[in-house]
Amino acid sequence: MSTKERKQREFAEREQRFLDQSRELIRRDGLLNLSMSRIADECDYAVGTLYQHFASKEDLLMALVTEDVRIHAEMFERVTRWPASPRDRMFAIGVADMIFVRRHPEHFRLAQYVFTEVVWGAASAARRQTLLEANQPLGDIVNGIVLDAVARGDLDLNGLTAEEVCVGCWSLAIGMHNLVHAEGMLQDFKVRDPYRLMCRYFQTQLNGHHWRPLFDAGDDAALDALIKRICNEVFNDLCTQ
Amino acid sequence: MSTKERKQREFAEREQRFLDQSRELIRRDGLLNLSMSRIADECDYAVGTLYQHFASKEDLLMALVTEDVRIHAEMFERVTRWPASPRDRMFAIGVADMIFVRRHPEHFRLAQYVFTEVVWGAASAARRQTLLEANQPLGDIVNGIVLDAVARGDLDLNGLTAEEVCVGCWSLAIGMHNLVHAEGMLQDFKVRDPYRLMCRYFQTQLNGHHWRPLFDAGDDAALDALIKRICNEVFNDLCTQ
DNA sequence: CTCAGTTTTTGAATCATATTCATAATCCGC
DNA sequence: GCGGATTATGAATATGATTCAAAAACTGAG
Repeated sequence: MSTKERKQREFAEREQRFLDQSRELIRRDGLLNLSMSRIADECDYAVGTLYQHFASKEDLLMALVTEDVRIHAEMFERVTRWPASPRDRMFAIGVADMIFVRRHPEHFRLAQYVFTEVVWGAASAARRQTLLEANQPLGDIVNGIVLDAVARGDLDLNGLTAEEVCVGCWSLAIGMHNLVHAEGMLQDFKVRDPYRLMCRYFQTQLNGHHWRPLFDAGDDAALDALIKRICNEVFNDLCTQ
Repeated sequence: MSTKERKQREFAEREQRFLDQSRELIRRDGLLNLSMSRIADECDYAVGTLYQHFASKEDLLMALVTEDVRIHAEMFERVTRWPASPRDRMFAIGVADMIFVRRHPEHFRLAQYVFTEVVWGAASAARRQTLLEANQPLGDIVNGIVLDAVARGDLDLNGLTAEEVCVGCWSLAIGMHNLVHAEGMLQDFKVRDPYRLMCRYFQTQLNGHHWRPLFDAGDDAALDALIKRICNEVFNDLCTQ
């Protein structure tokens, strides 16, 4: 049945069109002014058609976040394929985050909104499920790196669970994304490059866990060199700067 | 003119009533179902009256966050009055955060929403201004502790600005609040007490800055003792557990 | 190619709320 | 008790999400 397949493909293509156009509209007019009828209009479809793809506006936003999360996970997967010490791979996770956000500046704003009770509750259960599934690898990959380090004897959990180690890094990253994207928050703080700072704190935190080999977080040249190396060896095509 | 003063007081009281009732409604039905007409109804006023106090729903939400931030700042001020080493005071900031969130579980959810472009853009400029002003002391106090440590010779900034040190702690705290309040995020992670973990990472990060005296973050007994001490000496009336 | 049945698309109608504003009520000083 | 100012009211308006009955497009058998 090629007909059925063609239809499915066309349906998927139309969905993509809606998603892309939604991103464009958010970029242009802000999340605040995104409206379902405008999305439909711009794609030359009726609103009803849009609703065949997304149960609600929140559903659509969640689909956008899910797309981003998949890209994010793909970046993390590259890290797992990178032949380096667990410590460097863990650091590379931080670098991945930094690069990801530079390429998807709207993502954390959107994600922050989507994981809010307000939006979470208004999206369809299926969509929530899909998002959580897309998210899963992110945690698994980071967890795997920690376990790897433990197995190699580079890291002693010292009473923590591997997950707790992950959560420490994760907090740092999410916190920084939030500060950067919270309106008016960082404006009169003397913070030069928040994401480079985040990378530095990543190293500080790993040192705090006595994760070997230790790294001198104050050594700017070494930090920049490592970031650069990771950009080249792991994210070559994604590093514009 | 006592009449004028009375009127002002009554106006302020009514505003407080609206705010309190809004909190109650959010607690009961969730942010999602908060509606201006319901708030007015429950307070036995017409919607129009509600709008004399708040330019918009977003404005009202921002007012709620501002109230919380003031309480938060009051807690930080207690820390500045606590006679202890800068390092312990810095740690006490983390503890303050933990206690604050336990007492105001909705705050970070709400704040997260309010600092979103969506809401930020829809609130009145005056309200935004007030919120930023209420926020100011939070940054100033933490910054002051860092500068104090530097002055005493307990901390070498090592190329960072004082603000950057603050931002490190801040990221950690905000990140953890976000994870804890992001629906479905931490659910299947083996994380026991996220806020205690945050406190531990606070110590780890301060160690990472070589902020003297160092503290063994893996020493659970010492960590719990210090937290307990801070609860007793600084936040005695606020620590239920 | 045609037609009945099925699926898909459409957009006007519905619904829910935020917000406004003309009118009514209240207050104030005299 | 009065006239003018201030404040409260809630019906009317506006916006935008969502629904759904009707129209259009498609399907496959004859």
